[in-house]
Amino acid sequence: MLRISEAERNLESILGQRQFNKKKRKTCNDATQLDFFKSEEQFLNDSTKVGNLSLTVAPLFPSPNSPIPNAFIGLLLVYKSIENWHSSTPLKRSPNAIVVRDSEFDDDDDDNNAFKFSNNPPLDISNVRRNISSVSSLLDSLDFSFSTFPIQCIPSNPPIERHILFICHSLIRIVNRRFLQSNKRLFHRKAVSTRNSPKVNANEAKQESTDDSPSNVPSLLCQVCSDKASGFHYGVFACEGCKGFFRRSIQQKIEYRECPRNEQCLIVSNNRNRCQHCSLKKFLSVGMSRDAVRFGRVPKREKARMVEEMQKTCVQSQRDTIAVQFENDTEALEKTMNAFRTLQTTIDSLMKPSMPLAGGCPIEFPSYLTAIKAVVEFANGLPGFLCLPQSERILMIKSTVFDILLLCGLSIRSDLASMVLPPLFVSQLPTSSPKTCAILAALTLCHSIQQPTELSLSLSEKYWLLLARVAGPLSLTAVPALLLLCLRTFTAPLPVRIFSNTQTNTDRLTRLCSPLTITDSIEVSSLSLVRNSPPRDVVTSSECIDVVSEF
Amino acid sequence: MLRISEAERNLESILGQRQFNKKKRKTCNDATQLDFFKSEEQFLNDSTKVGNLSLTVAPLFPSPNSPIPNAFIGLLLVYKSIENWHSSTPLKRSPNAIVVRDSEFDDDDDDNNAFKFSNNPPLDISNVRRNISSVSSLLDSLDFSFSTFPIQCIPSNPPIERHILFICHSLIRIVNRRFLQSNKRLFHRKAVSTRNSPKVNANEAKQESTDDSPSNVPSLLCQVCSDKASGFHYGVFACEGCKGFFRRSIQQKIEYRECPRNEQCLIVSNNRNRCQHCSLKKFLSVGMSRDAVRFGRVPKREKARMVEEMQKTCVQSQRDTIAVQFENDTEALEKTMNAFRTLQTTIDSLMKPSMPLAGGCPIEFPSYLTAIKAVVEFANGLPGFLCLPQSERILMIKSTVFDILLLCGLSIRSDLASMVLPPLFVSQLPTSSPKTCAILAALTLCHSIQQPTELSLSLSEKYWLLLARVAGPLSLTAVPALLLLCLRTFTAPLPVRIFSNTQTNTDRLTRLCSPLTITDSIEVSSLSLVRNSPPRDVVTSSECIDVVSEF
DNA sequence: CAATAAGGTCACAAGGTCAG
DNA sequence: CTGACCTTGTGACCTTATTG
Ligand SMILES: [Zn+2]
Ligand SMILES: [Zn+2]
Ligand SMILES: [Zn+2]
Ligand SMILES: [Zn+2]
Repeated sequence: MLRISEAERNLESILGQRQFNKKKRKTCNDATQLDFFKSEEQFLNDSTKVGNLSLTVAPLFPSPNSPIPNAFIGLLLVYKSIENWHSSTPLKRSPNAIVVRDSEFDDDDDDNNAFKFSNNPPLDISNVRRNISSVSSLLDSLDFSFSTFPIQCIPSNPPIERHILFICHSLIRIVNRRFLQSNKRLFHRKAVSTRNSPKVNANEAKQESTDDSPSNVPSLLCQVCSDKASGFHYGVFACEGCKGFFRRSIQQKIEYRECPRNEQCLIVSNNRNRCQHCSLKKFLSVGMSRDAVRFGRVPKREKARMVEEMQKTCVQSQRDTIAVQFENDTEALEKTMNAFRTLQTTIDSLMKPSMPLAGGCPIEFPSYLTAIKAVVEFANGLPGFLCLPQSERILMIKSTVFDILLLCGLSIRSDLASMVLPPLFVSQLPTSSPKTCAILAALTLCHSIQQPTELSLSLSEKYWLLLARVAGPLSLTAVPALLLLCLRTFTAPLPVRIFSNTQTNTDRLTRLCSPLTITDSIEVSSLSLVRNSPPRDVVTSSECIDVVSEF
Repeated sequence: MLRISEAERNLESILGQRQFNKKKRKTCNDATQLDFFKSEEQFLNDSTKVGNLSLTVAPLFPSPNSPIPNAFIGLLLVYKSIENWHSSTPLKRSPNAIVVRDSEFDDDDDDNNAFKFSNNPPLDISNVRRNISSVSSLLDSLDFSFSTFPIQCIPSNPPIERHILFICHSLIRIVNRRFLQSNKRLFHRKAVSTRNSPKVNANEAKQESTDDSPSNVPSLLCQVCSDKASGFHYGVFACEGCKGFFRRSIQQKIEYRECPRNEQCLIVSNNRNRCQHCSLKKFLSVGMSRDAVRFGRVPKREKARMVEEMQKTCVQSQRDTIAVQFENDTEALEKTMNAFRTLQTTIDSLMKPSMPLAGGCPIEFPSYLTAIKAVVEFANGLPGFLCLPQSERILMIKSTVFDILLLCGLSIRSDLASMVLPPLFVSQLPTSSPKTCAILAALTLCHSIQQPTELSLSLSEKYWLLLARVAGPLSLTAVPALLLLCLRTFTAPLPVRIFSNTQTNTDRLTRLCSPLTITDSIEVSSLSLVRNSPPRDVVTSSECIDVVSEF
């Protein structure tokens, strides 16, 4: 993996030099290409393993004003040269071994179960090289004013050999990063222009302060119910509600009546009033006590220690909260689908009615903010998402807005998909299965960040399980997972969640994924369950703007 | 209580004489028994109240090399003679008065609600006397090479009358003290032999200095609330809080409202804010006054004198602190259980997944340090434990680490327990009752040291009361406590103990316990694990290491 | 001066209040 | 009964005053 990024830097530097030193292009070009392939060879020597996460380079919604067709074609060339070779390559692995195991992504792992492609006919590197070179020259003519990332990765089936993956990956990253650089100013200007009223400015300043602090101090959640803590009360960080309840408890020495659920209630902010007995139990278990009161100013040293200490218990309680939200599969699925449906509706209204192949991005610029807001709404509507710390949420949304938009767009317009995607995938499109599609979008979001925390892993695990349950083990085979993976890949080289191909595990999976039926009545009720007053720490639209301004 | 210890001294002197003047045994025996019972009669005259915390003498796992069966039987005789009488005594209290109130434990309390045993048939004192006498002779033949205290006190239900409690208590103390004396050399030798490396010596020396300093100069505690004093304010050593409160009091001439608890509030750092009236009263009682203000630097001589003077109040105030922490049973229990739960989690993760009967210690060597650290954490998390002086804390932990580990292990793995323990106890295992188990662990720790100070006695008393309260009288019967006792015994560092009453378990136990012996190699590695900045008043892992190195 | 205590300051928590 | 908001008290840390 180290080598990939190294090669990537090389490639990047090539392109950078090309842009700023046009005279030296030829020499530089050769030298750097040499470098590049040396790295790649190292890469290949280093590992003959095959990544399951195969990528396909696919162009995406170019801005209507840019000379996209050329770049598009250039990238397609690379794609084709790889795809052609690939389709001529015989498959070496058994058909049922489609989904790959976790271990194959660990660098140090022995590849007992990895697919060996060593006997494959060699890829015509010179062909790829030629194409990359032509892409390189195209990149120079490109002004990178896409309104989204120019390239997306799409999973291919069967998987491509790892060195091809490597090339694609490098290319994609370079192009997209270049795109980011070129458009930073653009987006920044735009973002500023919408913020010229003093009101918005004040709002934004406040937002940023609360935005920064939680990354350092994780916004101090109530240790009992995971609501927003109002301070350090009776020895623990607690919200106003918990504080009040505990105060009444100790003042009036109330004996609450027995718990009807065997004292097993999980206490989270939504349901903390449901069982007083368990509430009090939880208070005591986290160490709330009249003896633990601390008055006055907080000693600086102690504060740091407390926050650190809280980190641990906080994760646990948040994981509980997540668990509660996924206790009922049907409900969780319903909520996920609802969120996605809302997103779909918004995006559908924003998309141009018909998008010809070379017609550029289906969403026009002024609508983009709306689209991004819709994605944020979608994210906040996902069960469990608000349990993640704000900084993480922002990171996730930032790195996947466009992936989600794409997924959403394709799910609405299969005609579009068939134009954008290689025909190979169209038949496997998740359009036909809205459930799968919604969960995939959720997974795209949650399984996206580069250094996943315990919490985010826990959440994405829930979605994986949901996917397994909803779509059944059969649909857990290649396509949806690979689709997700490719969506993800280009944001990060994450280790991937995987299902083993062994017989026993398949059985277990089958049993695990008992069919799940959804009743429409849930839909209504769950919608009405939306909280009237949104919690303070939801990603707000001003942060949406932030998302945009960072690009 | 004074009389108890007096009588105890008498008894002890009997036994002492017996040991050293065997010729005079007969005469001495008679004379001293007379003395003994005279004291007892005084004791009975003094108070007819019934202690609820009744004790049962239980024999324990003797060393294989000692003529235990005799001593065992002898102690059982005492036990039986008391028990028989006791079971023939009709219960005078109503069945619903099972849980005992705090007030019944206060010496000065009027026993309105105490159980009256005055009308009970008298205990056949001569029978007890005979048995004690036979025990006495048995004691002589005993070499007292137990590896733990041979007798423990266990609460019984219904409570035994106080004079029996008195007898048992005396016996227990005598036997245990004798045990200590006999084994002192043994333990000492062990300790010395493992400390010959200079590194360890240095460590140990440092340890002792920090060990002494807090007990001699407890870094100046507030004379009002026992918090850390910030200096000499208004004539007394006081903390910042008390200083501020007093300043406000005299500045604003505030009239605080009446105390709701009849001006009896104990003022310690935790609860000093609860009753302003009593706070102010205490301020004045310790001599705080505006007239006592003193500016400028303090002459060293005067300071030394003041420190010395302060010393006296220290024990009292620490006991107050302990008392406050046990004021609320529920909270104290919660904290205890929390600490134990944390320990369980750690130990659970350290234990080998499956431990065959002959598989040896379930925790492997490298994990042992972690386990010991966990025990230290557990101890520090127990309410009241940190009120004990550091030296005592270390002693306690040292002598019970493995007991606690075992108890914890058995509480996690009942399958293990059923193999290790005699069938008699398995059914009463505390696995099913986490509360009992946690308190037992706390008791194992706190009731362990050989020469308990006033403070440590006060603490273990609190835990006995907690146990009585929590588990109820029914579970306060002998068995769970016996379990505890056996746990203690067979983890001891010496060669394996044997359950004399069951044939089957003997060799199992032998195999189980042997790997528990710890090699000296721990010493080296453990030293590197010392925390970088341990808080001064917590038993640190370097002391853990000390624990290990002593075995 | 240095050391140290009185006194001031203000971030912060306990406890009260009352509409929901 | 709940919990957002308010009032009051608290105490860590600071400045200022006093003494050897
Ligand atoms: Zn709360
Ligand atoms: Zn409950
Ligand atoms: Zn004080
Ligand atoms: Zn009072």
